[in-house]
Amino acid sequence: MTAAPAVAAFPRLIEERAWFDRSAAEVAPELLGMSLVHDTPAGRIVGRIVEVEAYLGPEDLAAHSARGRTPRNAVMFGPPGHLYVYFVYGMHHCANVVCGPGTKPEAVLLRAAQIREGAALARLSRSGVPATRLAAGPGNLAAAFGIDRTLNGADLTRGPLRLAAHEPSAAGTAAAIVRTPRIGVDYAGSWSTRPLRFLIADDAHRSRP
DNA sequence: CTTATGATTAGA
DNA sequence: CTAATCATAAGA
Repeated sequence: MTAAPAVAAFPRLIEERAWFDRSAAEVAPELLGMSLVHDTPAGRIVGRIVEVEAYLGPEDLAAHSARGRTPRNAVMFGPPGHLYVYFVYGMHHCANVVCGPGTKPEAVLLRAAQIREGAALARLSRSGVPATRLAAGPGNLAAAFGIDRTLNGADLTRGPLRLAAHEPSAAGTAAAIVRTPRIGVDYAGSWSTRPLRFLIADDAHRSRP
């Protein structure tokens, strides 16, 4: 048989740590459109990422890493490709993809996704919420995916949480990416206005315009 | 030990 | 606009 050699199949799980070993500002826009996959004992939850924020190294006054390493943010200071999960406001978890380069403490906050598989599981913690709001906002996204602090430090190249890239869209149909200042970081001086929030324009599943 | 507050959210 | 609600970090 002379079948053509198999080309990379899509969706393709990101298994190379090198992919994460870059500035969060570079990784963030590339995460848009990718799938976040969580294999839980109860089943698989998959969502299309539509909104993220980049938190740069210790110089970024909006980043947790700006106040130095503590037990809470230690994962940010570790190797890229891991999940940084923290608990805020006494009730919400937020999930971040740790980036680099190297051990530079940068990360991308996952802010919104469109649930595409496992909606029933995602709804367990969010009963009565419309599908477009299920994972809209960082706290809601973490709840929908069943992410809590037990997953802090999880290796994204190994599961149970993974990222998957999709076939590039045909030219001209690629979704437009919008940049805005980050949400909820008014305390960060000039860093509060930098356009480090990335989202898919007009996507129904984003947390806000 | 005490105290202040947050990379949020839902609801008035 | 505010309440909810508590782990965390910093200070006494």
